[in-house]
Amino acid sequence: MTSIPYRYDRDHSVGQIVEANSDLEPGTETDQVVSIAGRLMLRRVQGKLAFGTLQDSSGRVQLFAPSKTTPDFDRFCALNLGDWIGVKGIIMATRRGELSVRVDEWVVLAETQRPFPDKWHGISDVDTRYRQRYVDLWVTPEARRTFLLRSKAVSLTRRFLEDRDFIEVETPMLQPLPGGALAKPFETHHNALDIDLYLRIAPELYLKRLTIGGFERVFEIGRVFRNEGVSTRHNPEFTMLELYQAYADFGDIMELVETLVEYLARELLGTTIVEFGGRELDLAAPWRRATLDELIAQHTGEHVHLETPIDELRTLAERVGVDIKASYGPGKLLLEIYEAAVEANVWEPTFVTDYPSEVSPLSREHRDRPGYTERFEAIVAGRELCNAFSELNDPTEQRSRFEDQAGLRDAGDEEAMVVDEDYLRALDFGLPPTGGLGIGIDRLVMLLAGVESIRDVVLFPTLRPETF
RNA sequence: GCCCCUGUGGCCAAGUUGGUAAGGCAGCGGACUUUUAAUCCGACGAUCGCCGGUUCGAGUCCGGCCGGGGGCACCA
Repeated sequence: MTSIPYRYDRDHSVGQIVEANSDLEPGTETDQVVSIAGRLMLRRVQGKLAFGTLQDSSGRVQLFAPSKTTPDFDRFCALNLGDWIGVKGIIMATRRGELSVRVDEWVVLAETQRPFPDKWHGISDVDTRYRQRYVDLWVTPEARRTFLLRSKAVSLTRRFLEDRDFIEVETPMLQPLPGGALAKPFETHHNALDIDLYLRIAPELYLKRLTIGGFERVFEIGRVFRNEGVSTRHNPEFTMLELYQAYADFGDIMELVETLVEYLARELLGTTIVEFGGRELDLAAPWRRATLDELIAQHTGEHVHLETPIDELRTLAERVGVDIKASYGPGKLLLEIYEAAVEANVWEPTFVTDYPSEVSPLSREHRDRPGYTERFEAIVAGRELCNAFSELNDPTEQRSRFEDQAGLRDAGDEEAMVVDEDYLRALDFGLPPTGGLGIGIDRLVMLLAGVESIRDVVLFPTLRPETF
């Protein structure tokens, strides 16, 4: 057993070498000595001469190892695919012109005890890709690319918001009352305090407390947890960006969203045109604005609204396949009709505005449409990208909305909200006019990366544990 | 939770109307000083997800269970 060093002095990344030597003539040997490190991904031994392919986080480069000059040549040839090694030697190009690093010194940094997957086909079993992401990242270039893109997208989002004077904050993930969204929470227990706590389903109510506290522009990028099914669009834990901007309304937030998404697309992809599900999509601002009622009319031919007799709403809901429950009021019926008949058919980025108050317990009443709120969702490629509104800041109205929710909860709706007395007390101190936004980062990345399953943008998606 | 599809050696992957498990990569042994998924030769490696059933005979058919994928429902 050879001794494995505790550190390795690397002076170049593979990417730096590739970039700086793109024009090397075939057969050249430079006098530049570099040391690099990474995983041995391919190997071609030809008797007295061996070639390898070394990969690090920046790329791949060929290793050139003649028996005459390579120390421990036989041992070098016996390396396993997947072994980590450090290599020092000159930069050169082979007779065929392949940029290489000659192996003048080398050292094993870690041995692999398990064989890597087929070097050409990679892993086809998606289960293995998700469970053994550490392998997937080496053998599936698109996976690596997608997660790099995700990292940059989050970083650019932070820069975008900080440039606009937003500050990043962190609020509780363990909450005594789950609030800020309509969803089933995970429950847990704190032993020392002997209290039940919930993993947050949204940071919303805490962030608005901060606006009340005088932080005029706040955002949080963090994990939220919802105890629901998994699908190509849902993972039980996912990353949410929420932001609150004092003195702004939902119109300001719309501009912010379309500007942000266009910015991300240009920075990450160099274009606003993305391909998704084999279809093109233009993310360039400005995006279309349309009210929920207008879209229902466009897609069903029926001009309905909150004042439409409820029997007519029920008839239309039934026609588009809604499973109607007795508790559904007109607002819920409109939302259900929209979701059944419209949402999946909206392709180009669209701000769907003016949701009924009945289904928007935290949104402020619309300034000139009674019964509706100043809320919008952005729909892109038939999927919801974000949810935003002019924040409800009237404590009395908020209490009555909470109580309506509590009523639904008592009637058996596990996703309905509970009354949050502390939040109501905070509102009593005055929340200025505020625009708020929640964006699912995972879905945003799916859009930018052009992948159709959330598991391809979550490094370790939730799966049933393996049995060993 | 419901429906459909799927599960073959470490990885990829054939397997037709049920007849007793191709091939490739990796690993092992050998040849080879400019390869590019190197090539060539050799030996090895599989209770075909698990349990049960039908049959003279099951990877192939049937039932149940487990894992995974997709769709529906729910949500972002």
